[in-house]
Order: sequence, then C-alpha cells, then structure tokens
Amino acid sequence: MATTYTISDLAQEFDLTTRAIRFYEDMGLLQPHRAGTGGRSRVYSARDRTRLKLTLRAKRLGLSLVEAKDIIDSYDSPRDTAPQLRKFLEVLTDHRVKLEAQLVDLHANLDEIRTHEKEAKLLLTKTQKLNEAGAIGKNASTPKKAKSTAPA
Amino acid sequence: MATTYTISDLAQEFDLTTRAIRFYEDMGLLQPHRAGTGGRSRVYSARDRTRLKLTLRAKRLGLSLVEAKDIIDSYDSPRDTAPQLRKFLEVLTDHRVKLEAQLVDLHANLDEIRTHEKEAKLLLTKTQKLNEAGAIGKNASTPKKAKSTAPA
DNA sequence: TTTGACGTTTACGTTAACGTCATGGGCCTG
DNA sequence: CAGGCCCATGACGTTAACGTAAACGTCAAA
Repeated sequence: MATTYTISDLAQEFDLTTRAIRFYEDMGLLQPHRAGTGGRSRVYSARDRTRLKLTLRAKRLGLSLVEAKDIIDSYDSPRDTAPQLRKFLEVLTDHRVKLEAQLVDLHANLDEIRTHEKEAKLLLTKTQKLNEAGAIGKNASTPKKAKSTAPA
Repeated sequence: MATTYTISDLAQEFDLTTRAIRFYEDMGLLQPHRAGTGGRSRVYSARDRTRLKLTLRAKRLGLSLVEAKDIIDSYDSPRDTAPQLRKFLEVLTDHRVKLEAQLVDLHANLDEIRTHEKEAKLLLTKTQKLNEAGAIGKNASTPKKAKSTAPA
C-alpha cells in the first residue's frame, strides 16, 4: 500500500547518483528499510523522499549536510514537553535569522545585477543604433528610452 | 591620497584570517600592489576591498570562489564592443536566473519555518496555560488565540 | 640591541561531499 | 544456464577552501 522507492528511483527523480544517496544515509539523513534475499536492497519510504527533498533544497541554499540534518531532524523530533518545544523553537528561530540575512544578500545581489543588465542593454541598443545609422557622422542627441522589439 | 589597506586591516574588517586573504589572491580574486623593502608587503586598494566584499557575499549565497570570480571579473571587464556586451549580458542573465531560483527556495524554506514556529508557539503557550491552571482535570475548550505577553 | 608585533613564502594537513573502481550476489530473459 | 542489469559493500581518489606550522625578514619601541 504505502508507496516506496528504490534507490535508482530517487536517483532519477532528483538527478543524483546512487552513491550520493548512500552517502546521505551514512550521514544519517535517510533510513531506508531493507528487502530482498537477506535484506540486501534498500527500500525508501515517502518520509525518506521528503527528507531527501528537504536536504537538497538546504544544499541549494548553501547549507552543509550536517546543518541540513540538524534542522530536518528537528522537524520530526519529539515535541511533547515544554523544554523540547523550546529547543525546537530555538533551532527554528536561529535558522530563520540566517535565512533572512541571506534574503538580504540575495536582494542586494539581484539589484546589482539588474542594474548592470539595464545599463548593458542600453549600451547595446545604442551601439546597434549607431551601426544601423551608417557608421560615422551621426549622433543621437537624447535617447530617453530605447527598446527595439516588444514594447512591453 | 587613495585609501589603502593592509592585509590585517581587511582581515579585521571582514573577520577573515590573512591566510584566507592570500588564498583569495592565489585564486585571482585580489591583486594587491606591493610596498616596503623589496616590495614584500601587500597593499590593497579600494577596488580590492570591494571585490573582497562581493566575494564574501557570493560565498554566503553558496557560490564557489571560481564562480564568484567569474561574475566579479565580468563586472570590470572591457565592454566596449557589442560582442563583449552580449557576453556580459549572458553571464549576468545566467546568474540572475540562478539567484531567482534560489529566491524561490528561500521563500519556501522561510514559509515552512514560520509555519512550524507558529505551531510550536501555540503548543507551548497551551501547555503553559495548562500548567498554570493547576495540572490535572482542566481542559481548555477553544483556545483561538493565545498570546501570553505583549498583546502585539 | 633585543624583543615583539606583523608580514612573507613554502609546504603539508584537514574536512566535506561525493566520484570511481573492484568485486560479488540476485534476478530475469533469451 | 549464460549474459545483462541492478544492487550492495568496501576502499581508495579527488576537489575546494582554507588551517597550521616552520622559518625567515623588518620595523618601531623598550
């Protein structure tokens, strides 16, 4: 009944090697069951798949596997008592603060790039205009807005 | 006249070791001038400082030093001709796409965390209420909103 | 003049995150 | 039953990004 996955299923879906997936298991990120003769083959549950997905997203955000494991583990750790809840909240808040700082960096970077892009596009259309105009002797006085194709 | 920096100036400002800064130089990220007897000591310009700052931001976003160098180099590369401009634009756009994807990941992650935080906070105040109420026998029927201190 | 405090080069060490064999068993198909 | 194909378990190799240590020059203060 419960949907399961082989190691190559996951490898295909997430574009990983089986080696990487086994490595994540060694790191404690995944805990597949075993099946087959002598319980050799790994069998991954939906929970494993979710944890893998979360791991990869964390990686894309620059986290190490250990950091990823810390957070993901906290997600399905016991939270029955108040101290456990407080600890959980602490982990979450710390991580959120980091992410928010990263968000600032990201926007700064994006702003920078967009500025450069605009400038470069402007320059490019300008030089193209000059070339179209017939090389030498023409000057475009006030090129307020220059958009060649697709007027937005 | 031009403001310059020693290696330990930069190390202090950005909380790095001098070893790391020299390493960045080996990677081609920085190109300090030399001074002192026999031109031994490194002298960093404002441009070096800016490149270092950009490098560190890129690192925080998960880029490798090589990737960082690619982009930062493109920032102050010659952009006089149309092909150069097009190449520049290509690099910028590629990078922007990556950053935008990262932005999506980041928001997904933040949403997730905030959800968990709210839930955990709710649970926490609930258990605290129960404890305050005198342990056993009391049940809180409809705790719509529970905020103990600071009523927003 | 000696003693730090800083700077330099050279070189080997380390950690993370896998890649890359080599080797062997299980299972299905022709 | 031989040949593929998938899976598993070592075990060693690799790359990035520095850390760490040795061994030496230098410049100002004591």
